Amino acid sequence: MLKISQKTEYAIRAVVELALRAGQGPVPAREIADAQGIPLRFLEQQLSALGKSGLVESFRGAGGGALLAKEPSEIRVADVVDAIEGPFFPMHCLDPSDHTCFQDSRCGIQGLWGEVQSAVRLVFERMTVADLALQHRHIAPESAMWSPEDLLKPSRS
Amino acid sequence: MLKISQKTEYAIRAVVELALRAGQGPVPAREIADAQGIPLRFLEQQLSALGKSGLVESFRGAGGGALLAKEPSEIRVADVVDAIEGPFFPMHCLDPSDHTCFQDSRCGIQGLWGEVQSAVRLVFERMTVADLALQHRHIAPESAMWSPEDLLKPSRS
DNA sequence: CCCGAATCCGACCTTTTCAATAGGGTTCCG
DNA sequence: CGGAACCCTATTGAAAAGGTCGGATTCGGG
Repeated sequence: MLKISQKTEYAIRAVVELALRAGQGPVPAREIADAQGIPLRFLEQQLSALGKSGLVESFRGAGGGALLAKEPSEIRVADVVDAIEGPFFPMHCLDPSDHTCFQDSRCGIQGLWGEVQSAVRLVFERMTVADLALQHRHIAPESAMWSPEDLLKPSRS
Repeated sequence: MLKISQKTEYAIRAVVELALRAGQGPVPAREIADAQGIPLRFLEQQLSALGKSGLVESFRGAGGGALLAKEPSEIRVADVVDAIEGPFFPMHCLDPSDHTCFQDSRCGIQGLWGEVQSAVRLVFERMTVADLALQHRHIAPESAMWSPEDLLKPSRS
């Protein structure tokens, strides 16, 4: 319950990786996948979704890859989440297009779920990719953020 | 992603129903199920979980049923959620007993999920069953909260 | 012009989780 | 004793999550 999907985690990591390499030309999905430990073919799908939402731009063919379409500080986590997951409703009765329970507000519990929704949205809206990238750089300036083997390598170009 | 489970919704509705009938002796699961439109056998399981966490007391045999073990104002939504779902971690890396990613905080994104967790917990901790019951009574003083047929019946004892 | 690097697209598959159902046992009141 | 009620465990069916695959397209460099 209330689990964040792996898809979303991967997408955010990808975008952070792109932020860290901003201004260095297109980054191939392959490199993002390696750096962040994401299955390549799976990552491609999320990258495609990010592209369709206009968050990243991508170039095909040799020398191609992806880069951020906006400044990292202009991309909120909420934008990434929306691109990957679509509109977020913690309970179906909050979804205007759902008619399983009537939402003429006879249900007192609906308000509770509404508060959950707002609370989560607020977190997603006030944090940007730039914030995450900065935090990451601060914590792990030289190595990739999670991969155990990376800790053994002397450095990384 | 980030969906609240039906189990939890049912459990909360059940507890609210019990709050509305507090002081009227044990309420059979059957009646809760009817009033709230919950499959009986399914409800029983949640009621059992609530019992094990000490939120409701139950009595077997004829004339038996369930009643709240504490004042509605003493039961937070968080207590119900914990009883049904166990500890809540929106991402596995927040779980101290999980070692899929190391949580030596090399990962900058972990902080984001932590904020989501806190935000949701806060909502659950500051709202009590009494609040929900009050809200419900205020909105739908005479009928059950959601069942369409109930709107057609003249009243309910 | 061709080869290899890379994205793009949609179908497929496997595992897990969710929601619900089922069977059978136990306890208690009258 | 009989029926009302809870109690416990297992099973099922459907859906979603997580990942894989084949192949098409597009580009740059030799």
